[in-house]
Amino acid sequence: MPELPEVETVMRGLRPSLEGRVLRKVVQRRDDLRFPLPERFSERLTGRTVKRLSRRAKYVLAHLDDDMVLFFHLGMSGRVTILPKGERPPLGAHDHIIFETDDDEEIRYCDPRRFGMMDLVCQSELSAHKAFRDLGPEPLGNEFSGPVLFEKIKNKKTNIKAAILDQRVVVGIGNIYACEALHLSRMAPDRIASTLSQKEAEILASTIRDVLNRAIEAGGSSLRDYVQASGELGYFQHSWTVYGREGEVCRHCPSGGLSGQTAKPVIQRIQQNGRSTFYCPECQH
DNA sequence: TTTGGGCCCTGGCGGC
DNA sequence: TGCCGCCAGGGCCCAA
Repeated sequence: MPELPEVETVMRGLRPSLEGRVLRKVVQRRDDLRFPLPERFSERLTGRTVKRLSRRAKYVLAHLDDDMVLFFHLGMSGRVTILPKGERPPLGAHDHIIFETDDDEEIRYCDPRRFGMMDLVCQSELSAHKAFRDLGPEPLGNEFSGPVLFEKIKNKKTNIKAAILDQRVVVGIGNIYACEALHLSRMAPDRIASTLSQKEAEILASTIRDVLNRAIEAGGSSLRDYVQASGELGYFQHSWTVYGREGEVCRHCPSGGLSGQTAKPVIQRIQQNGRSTFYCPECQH
């Protein structure tokens, strides 16, 4: 499920095919994804030039030559496939939007579960759009740091996992990277956010940046229903230390566990705020 | 204001 | 083999 690294990977994958290109044809195969698509969606996009692509949180933004911004979210199961000249396999049932460029490439937005969304908004109104107005800092940008994280969570009475999933605290983190960052930081996911010390907030912020950067370098993670823009799979999932590893031995704990018990500590799975959390009860406190 | 829970959606999977 | 029900989860909305 696309989180920041996957979205960044998709955006980078789309750049060569979209930046500077004219959208010669836009086919809209349904009226809505998660939310209704804007009126006259394909008509308003046809003939527009994509000046540049960018990413904000888990959204990919295409800045157009008429000062409009097309942006989309991949939801849980969304993916984007680039089809070069001459390659036009039959459309699938979940290929909802198809963009054809003046370079004869086709870009298909496919989202079986339709948790994704797509919208078109004026550049000047972008920051006020409900998708963007309350977003917190980018974790890989200069505006995010240990002190910033500490300030954001110091009064929060919710658990730390829910806190870092809150896009108002820091953007781009989903269930997978929240679990990974807490495991690598050796912090229990059920710690009340306000109990973290300044030092712990710095460790967590640093770990979040590290985990996300490594995932981007690896080309984004992949579950069954995620593929990079180019159609290639990402491979960071092979580096997950805790997510999806229920019952497996913790890779961080020395043999026998930190407390010297003979049984090797194993990853446990609990439910937090309706989401699965994977953690090691031995090394995360 | 903050927090937590319900809901949306549908493919995959396990159980019967 | 086919059916049923559960699970996955990002973000919006609403109630407490």
